[in-house]
Amino acid sequence: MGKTRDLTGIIGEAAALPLFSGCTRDDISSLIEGGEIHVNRHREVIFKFGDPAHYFGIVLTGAYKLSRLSGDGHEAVIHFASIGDVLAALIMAKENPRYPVTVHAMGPSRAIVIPRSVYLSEWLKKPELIAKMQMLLTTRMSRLQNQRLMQRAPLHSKIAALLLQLVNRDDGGSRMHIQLPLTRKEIADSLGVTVESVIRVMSEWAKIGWISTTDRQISILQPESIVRLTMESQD
Amino acid sequence: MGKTRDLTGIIGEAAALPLFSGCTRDDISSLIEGGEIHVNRHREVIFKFGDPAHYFGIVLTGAYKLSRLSGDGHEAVIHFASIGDVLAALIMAKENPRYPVTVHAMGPSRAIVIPRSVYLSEWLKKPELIAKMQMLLTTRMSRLQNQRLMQRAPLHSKIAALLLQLVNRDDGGSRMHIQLPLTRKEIADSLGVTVESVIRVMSEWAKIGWISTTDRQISILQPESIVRLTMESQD
DNA sequence: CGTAGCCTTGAAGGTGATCAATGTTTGTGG
DNA sequence: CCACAAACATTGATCACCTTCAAGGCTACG
Repeated sequence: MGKTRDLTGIIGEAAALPLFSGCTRDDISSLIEGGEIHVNRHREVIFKFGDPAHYFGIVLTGAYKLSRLSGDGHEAVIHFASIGDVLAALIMAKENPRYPVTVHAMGPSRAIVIPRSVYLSEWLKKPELIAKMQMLLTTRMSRLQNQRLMQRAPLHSKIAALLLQLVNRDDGGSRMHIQLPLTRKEIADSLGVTVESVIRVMSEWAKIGWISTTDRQISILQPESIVRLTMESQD
Repeated sequence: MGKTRDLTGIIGEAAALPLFSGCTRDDISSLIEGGEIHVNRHREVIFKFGDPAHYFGIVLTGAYKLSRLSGDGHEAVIHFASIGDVLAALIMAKENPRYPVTVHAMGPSRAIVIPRSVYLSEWLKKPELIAKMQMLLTTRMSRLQNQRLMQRAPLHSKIAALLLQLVNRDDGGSRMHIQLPLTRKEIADSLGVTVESVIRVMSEWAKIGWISTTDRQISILQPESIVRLTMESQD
C-alpha cells in the first residue's frame, strides 16, 4: 500500500467531486488538512473492523468494498463505495469510535483519508457540507431500505435489483456496464446467499444472452429483461 | 388524529430528550418553531409513503412503525421508532423530498412534527445538534447493518436478535420486556419472513418458558437462552 | 354481537443451502 | 517464462428450512 502526505496535486481532483462543489481551493485545503493519500491494490485493506477509528476516507479512484465477518465465517457486504463516496462515515458521531466495517479495495484504487478531528473542527462548521454528507448517508440508507423490500423476493429478483443498482449507463440505455470488478462471491455476500445459487442464476442469464462477464466485468446486454425480473415482485 | 399548535407545554418535554440536551428553552423554542403536536391512536398513519414531505417528526411518547409496501402487497418494516427517535430523518438532504416510508402509530402515541424549512434554517446552524442527528442516523444504520449480518442465520437466531434489539432492561437483567405493542406479523415483516414461521418459533419459546406474551406485550423470561441462540451463528 | 385483527396448527411443496468434486483464470516467484 | 498457488467459476445430488395454502379459534372494540 502506497501512502503520501503531499496533497498539493489532490486539491484539483477533490474539487471535481460533488461533495466539494461550491468549495474554493482554500476551503478544500483546510478540509483535507492532515490527510493522506492511500494507493491500494486489489484486495488490500484500508480500514479494519474493530480498529480504533481516527480517520475517515473519500474514494478518489476505483472502488472499495465495506464488509463484516459474521460469526460463522461468512462475509457480509454492507456497501460498495465508488468514486466520491465516503468511507467510515459512521464514525463521526461517536465518542471513541472503532471501524464498524472492514474496507477492501476492489481493483487498484485510491482514497484520501482525513483525520476525524478535522471533520469535527472544520467540516462541521459548513452547513452545506454537512447537508451533502447527510445526503450521501441518506442515499446509502435508502439503498439498505430498498434491499429490505426485496427480502422476500426470489433470488433472481434480488440479483437483478443489485446489478441494476450498481450499473452505470453506457449509452442510450440499451447496454449497461458495471464499473467494479465484481465476483459472484461478492454478489452472494451482498445478498446473504451462497455463491452456488448466484452462479446458477447468472450462468442461466449468460446462456440466454442477457448478461456477459469477462474478468469480473459484468455487462448487462438486455436491461429490459433484467428490469422485468425486479418488477415481478416489486413496486 | 388530534393536532395542536400550542407548543408552550412541550418545551419542557422536549428538553428532556437526549437530542436537545444542552439546549436552552429559547433554543428549543426556535428549533420547534411552526411545529405541531400529533396525538395518534393505534395504527393511525402520520406520514404516508410518496407524499410530498414538508415535515419531519420527533417521537414524544409511544412508538411508531416505519414501513413500506412491496409490489406483491407485503409490508416491509424498516424501523421501530420509540421515544426521542426522529421520523422521516432522511428527507432533509433532498431537494423536493417525498416520504420514503409510511409511518404508523404503534399504540397511542404522540409526536411533534416540524417544518423541514425550520431544520434547514435553524437546526443546521448548530453543530452539536447536527452531530446528535447524525448519531441517530448512525445508530439506525448500524442496526440495518447488523441485520445484514444475520441474513444467513436460521430464523430463530434472527428473531432472537430482533427481540434483544428492542428490549429495555427491567431489573438486573434477569427479566426483560419490550415496550412496544408488537405483533408476530410485525416481527415477520421486519425480518422478511412469514407470520406462520415466526409463530412456530415463538410458540415453542413460550411453551418452554423462555418468553411470554400478553396482549402484544412481549417479555423475555430467560434472556440467556435467547442470547445463546443469537451466538450460534453470530460473532 | 358481529367484524376485524391477531394467533394458531397442519400438510404439502419448493427454493436455496450444503457438500463434494472439478475446471478455469490470475498472480507470484524462481 | 514457466510452474505453482490462490482465487474464482461451475456442476450435480441431496436435503432442510421456510413458504404456501387452508382452516379455525381467540380477543378487542364499535
